[in-house]
Amino acid sequence: MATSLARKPADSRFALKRDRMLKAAAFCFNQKGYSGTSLKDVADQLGLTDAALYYYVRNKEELVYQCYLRAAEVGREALDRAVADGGNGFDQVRRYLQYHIAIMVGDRGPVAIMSEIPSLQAEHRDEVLALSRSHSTRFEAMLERGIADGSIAQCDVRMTGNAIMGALNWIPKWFHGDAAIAQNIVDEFPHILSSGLKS
Amino acid sequence: MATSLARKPADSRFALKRDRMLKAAAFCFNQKGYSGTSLKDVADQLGLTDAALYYYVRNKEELVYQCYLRAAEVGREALDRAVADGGNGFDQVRRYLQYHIAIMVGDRGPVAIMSEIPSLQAEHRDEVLALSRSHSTRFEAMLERGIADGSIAQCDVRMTGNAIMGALNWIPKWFHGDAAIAQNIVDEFPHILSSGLKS
DNA sequence: CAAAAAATTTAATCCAGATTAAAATAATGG
DNA sequence: CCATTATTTTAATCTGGATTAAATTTTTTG
Repeated sequence: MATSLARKPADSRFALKRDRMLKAAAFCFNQKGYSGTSLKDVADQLGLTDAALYYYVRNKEELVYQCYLRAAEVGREALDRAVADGGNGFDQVRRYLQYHIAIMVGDRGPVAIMSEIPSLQAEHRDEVLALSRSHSTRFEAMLERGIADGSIAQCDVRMTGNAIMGALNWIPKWFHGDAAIAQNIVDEFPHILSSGLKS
Repeated sequence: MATSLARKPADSRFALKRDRMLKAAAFCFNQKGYSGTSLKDVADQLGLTDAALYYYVRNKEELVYQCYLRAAEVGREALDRAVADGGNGFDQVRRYLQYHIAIMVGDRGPVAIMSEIPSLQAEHRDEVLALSRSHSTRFEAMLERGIADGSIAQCDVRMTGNAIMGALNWIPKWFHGDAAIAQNIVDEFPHILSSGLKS
């Protein structure tokens, strides 16, 4: 009867099932929206009863919260790797896009789109917002480095960041699980966003 | 006691109030998400009671539906104008972006993000999906014209369309009503998306 | 101004879907 | 095997917000 919070992280069976649940939830939320997905929808995907989800999560709000934490983690990972790779600002941006997209469309996905942050409870909302802002800030800093080192054209980093993040965030809305298309996205997106349309 | 459906379009007082309602609803939905916004939230913005909304709309589902129709109309208008302006493919894309963004961040906005299409009732869902697909198709055709006339670099038009639409769709998520920033978006976005980051 | 129509409110009802408690089943370790 | 703990289900309850009907106020019109 242990609550999810009291559980040891070392308990890998639990962690694995919980992770599958979060993926199923992210999938539903992205497809059907938050209100459109009942706990039963999520449970059905796992071959469980809605009530069973409460073994892993306190309530629906926490389910969303956990999905968002997972999404934030994925983004941070991609950013970390890109920074670790070094190179000029432009290269880093490009690699970040590749990493983030590859994770999203790969077996770590689907990743939840953070559309419902405002309906999280105060502490959760603040935490997720902080993570989200931190991500944006780090990405803008990456753009600025690129401008400084001459690899990225002069631009409004805030706007540019918003534009690129929007394109990225929208991916889970239209992509569902075809490996061929996944590769296509990983190939094309970084190019489109970094080089634009002009011939 | 006339229902909204039986009403003449010529009744401009009704149409005006209804339009204000749709804007308020779009604002709420974009900010707080669908589930996060109650009819009371929307009504409060208008200085009305939740029940009063039922004079303009059959139910909450139809409120969303109408918001989406409005959003689709805005997109179509921008596309129409850009096509009418003529020029090569690249110019048309750029103008379309300017028009669409200008409308979204201007006094026609806010425009609802179509995140909840799946929770619409079947006929409404089909209609909105058709509009949405038509818009994508037309935009992709515009890209193809640009590739054909040499103004746009060779690219996967489906992916490119998705990327640009994502960036566009995400705008109402982070922009709220500051005129200075609005101008900034109109100026920067078309450039970012059409020319990319490379210096 | 008075009647009719339009717009809104008040005060219920109603219900899908979240939540809970207790019971049942499955897994695990000695 | 048994005992204990982990996991899931069954069967309720509970509830926020949607919805409705009737009454009230506001606006229009002849």
